[in-house]
Amino acid sequence: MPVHNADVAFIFNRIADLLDIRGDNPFRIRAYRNAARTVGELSTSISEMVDKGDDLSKLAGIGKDLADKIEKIVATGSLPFLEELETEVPPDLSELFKIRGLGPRKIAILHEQLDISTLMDLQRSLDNKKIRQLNGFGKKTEQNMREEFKRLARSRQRLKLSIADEIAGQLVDYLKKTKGIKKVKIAGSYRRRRETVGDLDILVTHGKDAQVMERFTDYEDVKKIIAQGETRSSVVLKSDVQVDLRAVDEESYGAALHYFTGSKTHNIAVRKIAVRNNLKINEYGVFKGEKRLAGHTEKEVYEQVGLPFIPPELRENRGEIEDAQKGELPFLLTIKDIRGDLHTHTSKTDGHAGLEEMARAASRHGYDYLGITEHSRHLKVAGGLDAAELRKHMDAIDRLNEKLDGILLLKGIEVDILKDGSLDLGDDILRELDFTVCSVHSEFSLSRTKQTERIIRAMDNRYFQILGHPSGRLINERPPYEVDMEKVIQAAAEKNCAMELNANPDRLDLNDIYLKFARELGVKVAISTDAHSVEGLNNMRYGIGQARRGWIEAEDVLNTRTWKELKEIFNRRKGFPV
DNA sequence: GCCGTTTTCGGCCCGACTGTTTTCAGTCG
Repeated sequence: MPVHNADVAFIFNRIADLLDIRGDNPFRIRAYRNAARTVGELSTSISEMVDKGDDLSKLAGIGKDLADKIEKIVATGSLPFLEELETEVPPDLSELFKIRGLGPRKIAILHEQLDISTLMDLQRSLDNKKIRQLNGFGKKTEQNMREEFKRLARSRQRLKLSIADEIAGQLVDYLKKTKGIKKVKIAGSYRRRRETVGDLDILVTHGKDAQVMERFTDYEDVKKIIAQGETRSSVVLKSDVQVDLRAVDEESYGAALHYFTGSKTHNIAVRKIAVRNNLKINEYGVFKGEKRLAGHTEKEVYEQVGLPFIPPELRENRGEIEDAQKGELPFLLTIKDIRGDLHTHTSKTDGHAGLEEMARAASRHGYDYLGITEHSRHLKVAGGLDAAELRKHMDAIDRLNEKLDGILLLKGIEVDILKDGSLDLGDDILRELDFTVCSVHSEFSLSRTKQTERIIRAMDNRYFQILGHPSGRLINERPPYEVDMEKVIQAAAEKNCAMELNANPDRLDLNDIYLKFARELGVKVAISTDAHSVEGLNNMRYGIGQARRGWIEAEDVLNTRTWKELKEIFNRRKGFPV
């Protein structure tokens, strides 16, 4: 069983947890967490790096010691140091971190004084009212822990961005109606357009006497107030979403927005630069001694540490600071760059709107073209088309194109990649289409090797243009199938195929890490909504957010091109004269 | 445990809020 990056990350995080409870040096603990993150977010396989003899200590936050430990893990699948720690600190004890309000110190006390080693032990001690007798604990702490158990039982997941949008939108509208309020801005991972959001962070500025905090905690959807202060409050909504609200003065707006947008690791890196320049950055501004140098806008804050403005989607400490220093930040794609959608369905198969309805909707989006890509025959549940049905549909598209003005319908197909890597329809019909999206819709449980081979073999077909929703995952519902995505992207680079970024907020497939990897290899990306309705076309913005997180520029994207340019790219791939 | 534009040793981002104590440790973001 090969060791995956996630396995290494898991072991390092686990070590960090146990060291934390043991009361170890906090910086040593942070080193393990940083290393876990570095390895976890790597687009290349750490096992392969070890096999190739790469110098792991070149990776951020990995020195000689951790490089050795990684090699041990790759070789044996485990690490003696962790096993040693687990004899010293009961491994289940780290479960207690799930209870908000319990940190390493309190967990250690619970273990030492009440012999609590598991969540179950904790529950029992709560029932016996033993905890309130401990030093540093009281009735209120007990009560909070009980509520945390209830929250855990509901097992809240991170919110999909689209759901966060809805919840946040309503709350922002409510807050904007507060008397004396000036700015209301959602920060945090929402602003960074992460595919899922843990908590919502909202930043406000206001004039004197605006009762913002009261107004916030009075919101009708508030279930529980966790904290309420003058500048910062936290609540849990009925939807079990935690919302943190922070209020600052106008002169601190930029600094606060930067701080509350994160990510944490990005902020730490920026603050380190400040420290080197004898400056201090906090949520109120950039300071030299007592003197405030900046704070009103984020741009000012960055300028003080010699950086250009860094777009929120890049702020993950994945090299954006180094590139900003060199003046080499990507010029990120925006929604205005998009000229069309290359993956949509109509009522001919499992969509809900007719051809013309979809065409007119696309026109309203300002698109030049719309790719119609029905399912192919193998996908029976969706009413997939065989060659004859597809030919009829193509005729219908041709007829409609004669009638339509300002929008061109492209004749495409979302053709199934079969188990053996062949495509579900024959070359004779595929060659007549403008382009194809090729997708895996079956045999999700093939081995990693077989799945990878299957997809790469499909790319050998000259009519293969775009790999649809490449990992097959559904966020919070279905994990990606086992596949060596790095190899798939490398194959796409060699064979001149494109990768889809499926913009449906339930998919957002490819993810940011692989998008960045694809871009580095020069693989083109198609950002497509996979719309099954008129409304579905609106999801393009989620794709844009994800693309920006993947450092994607307009040049990297297929559907920023005119149809003329696109046709050339497709024809070249097919081996047609251009 | 990592790392280097004051460094191979001595630093490591910074502040708000809670609960339990009476001035602050712990937790969180």
